[in-house]
Amino acid sequence: MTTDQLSATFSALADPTRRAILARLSQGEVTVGELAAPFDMTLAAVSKHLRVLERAGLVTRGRDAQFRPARLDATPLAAASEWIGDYARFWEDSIGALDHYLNALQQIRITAHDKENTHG
Amino acid sequence: MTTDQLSATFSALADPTRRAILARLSQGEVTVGELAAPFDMTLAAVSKHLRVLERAGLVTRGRDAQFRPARLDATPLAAASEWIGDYARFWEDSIGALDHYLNALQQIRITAHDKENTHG
DNA sequence: TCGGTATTGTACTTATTGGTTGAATACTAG
DNA sequence: CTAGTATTCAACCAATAAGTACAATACCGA
Repeated sequence: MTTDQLSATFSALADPTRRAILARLSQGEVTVGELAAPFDMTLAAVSKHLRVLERAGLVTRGRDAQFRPARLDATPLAAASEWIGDYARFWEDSIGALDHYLNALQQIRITAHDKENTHG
Repeated sequence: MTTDQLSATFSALADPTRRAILARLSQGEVTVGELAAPFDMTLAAVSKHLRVLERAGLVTRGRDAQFRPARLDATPLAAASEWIGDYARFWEDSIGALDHYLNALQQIRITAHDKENTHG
């Protein structure tokens, strides 16, 4: 594990199966079997995904008889959220730019409409 | 590219070099050469990282003479931020729990201190 | 102790990633 | 047209990732 925490977090999130697993875990502890049911893959594969999430610190495991329930630990997401948050002004900017564009377009339409009317 | 947008975005962010590139781009358009300078790797490697960012929609390229300046497009980050945001209550919860723990600890220290004093 | 259930380990395959080098392309300046 | 500069392409390599199958382990209940 030479990889930094942030890379591990983003890397763990970069797989739809793992994101679905986290979504499921957000509703509470789940066993591997329950977790694997909705997926078209073997238990071992899901177990591997869990290990990835575990190494990223997003999941902790317990023991309940022969079950090893997984539970969510969202703390690494705080750093990820903070990192992305630093860029919020850029996508807000572009939404702002889009706004401007749409307003300008609207203005053109209004102007065109006025012209038509004054021409009639 | 059968991969979904969110996976592509998180995958692109899962590399410290690429995150550094985005950080640099947040200060404005930069050429590949300028971009590569701080890194201990070849221009071709940086060029590849740019292509990854481009396919993720985080970077667009222009043309200025023989330069191909890269600029940031943060819009895919909005979806990523939103996804993570759905889990905010979980890490806030754990921070809340930590708060409780620290408060409890403080309470114990105060109690212990009181005891010492009343014992004197 | 034995059989059943839950999960992981091991070994393997295939695809992708991150990096290299050296040749090719695109453009400018003279 | 040629030389120089910026960037990418192509081929390659080593490491990792995502999946499989099947054996091994861990635990429970009778």
